[in-house]
Amino acid sequence: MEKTTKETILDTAEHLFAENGIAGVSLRKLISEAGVNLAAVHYHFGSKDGLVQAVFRRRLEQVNAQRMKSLGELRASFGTTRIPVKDLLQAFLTAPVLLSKSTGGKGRNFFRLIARAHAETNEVVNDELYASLKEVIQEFLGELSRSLPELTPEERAVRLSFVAGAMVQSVLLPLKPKFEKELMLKSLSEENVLDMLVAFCTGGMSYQAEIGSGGKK
Amino acid sequence: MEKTTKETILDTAEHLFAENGIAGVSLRKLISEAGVNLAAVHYHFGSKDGLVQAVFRRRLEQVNAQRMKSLGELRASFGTTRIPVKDLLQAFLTAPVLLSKSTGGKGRNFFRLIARAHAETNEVVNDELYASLKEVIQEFLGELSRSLPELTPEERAVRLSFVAGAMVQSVLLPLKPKFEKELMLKSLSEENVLDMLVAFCTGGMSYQAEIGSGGKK
DNA sequence: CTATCATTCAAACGTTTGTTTTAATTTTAT
DNA sequence: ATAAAATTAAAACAAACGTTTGAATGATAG
Repeated sequence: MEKTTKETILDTAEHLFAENGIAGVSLRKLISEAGVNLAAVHYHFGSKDGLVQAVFRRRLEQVNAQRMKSLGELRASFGTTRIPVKDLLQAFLTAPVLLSKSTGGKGRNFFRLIARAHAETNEVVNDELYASLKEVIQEFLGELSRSLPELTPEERAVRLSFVAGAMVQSVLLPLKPKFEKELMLKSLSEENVLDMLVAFCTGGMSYQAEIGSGGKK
Repeated sequence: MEKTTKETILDTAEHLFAENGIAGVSLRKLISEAGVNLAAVHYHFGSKDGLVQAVFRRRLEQVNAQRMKSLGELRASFGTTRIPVKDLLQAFLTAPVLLSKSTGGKGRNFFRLIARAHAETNEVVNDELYASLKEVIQEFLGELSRSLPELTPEERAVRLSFVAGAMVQSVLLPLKPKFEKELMLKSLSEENVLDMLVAFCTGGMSYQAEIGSGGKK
């Protein structure tokens, strides 16, 4: 059974968007790589925006459903006990980072795509990102308020955004060839990156400035 | 004394690039906002790429010179003693975050621009970023190897990239209106963001996973 | 004043962009 | 087998893009 034209377009778009960003991919480059006709894009998706939306929606739903599932398992496992920060972050970060594994290892396009979504200016992408992420943010922040009651709600929210930033950078930076060489990041597996990411974010989330040293150095 | 056409173009470009990304700003939008002639861009900068290069170079040099200066002061102050991680990160993060203050508070365009530089696909931008950042990365990683000898060089490099990611997100995320509302990030001053950023990154950099819990949970 | 240089201006150039159109083809259902 | 629907194909469209041109204007120096 062959891959349908629609799927071919989606997969090729995902690959090219992840590598070059949305603005960096024209429909003509896309169809040339995919081996389909130009009009097929508009037939199946209505417009380039429609294609963008479809590409991102497919993975974002998957990622955030997985995050909610992992959070549910943690809640069932810990009951009324505080869930450790590390476990929460693991649940938050594993889904996007290891997405390529769970989909049969079609490559690392998926994770890169999710990371792109966070760094994109495109309005369609940001709308999709927000819609799919809204519930996840609420639930994780709610759980973090139990695990880290010593922080203010504002501080928890900001730090969670730092977590997202670190995640994004972990996959976008290796796309920049010169930095990859400079920092020797090329030989990192996704599991390695995930472990380092969870460790870093756990430390960052849990960090408590020593009281009394609030003044000057 | 009036602002020259060249300066007007640079300032307007900086503002628009920071807000919309490079690909999202056409030269015609730019000159319309700046109130100059279209050909003036090519007269003064040769091409759009030339303009992009000029816009980023101006600030990147400033930021990284400031970083090196702060690092030098720390070295002079601590001598052969290990510089605390927090101080190193403060030196690394203060310059970009507080850039707008040091230039007379023309707005927060500058920091946003630096953050954009990290998230951009544009090749010219990445070349500029790399050229200006290469020495800084080497020096800070070298100093971090003394402050955090228990980490591998690879791990230090990856964590430093996480730091950059958190920094980028801290300024790019508030540009997304829906997330700003959801996370209640709008009323944060640059000093607040800097403090939270340094705290988070210090925790992340210094975090040491307890040995023996390396297996399953 | 005048010659020279730097700068600004309006207009047009050739490409590339996303999109639409109309016809040909393939698939599906009766 | 045939009618209907879904899909693919080739071509053209209008708009926007970065860029170039050549004349007009401004400032500067001899």
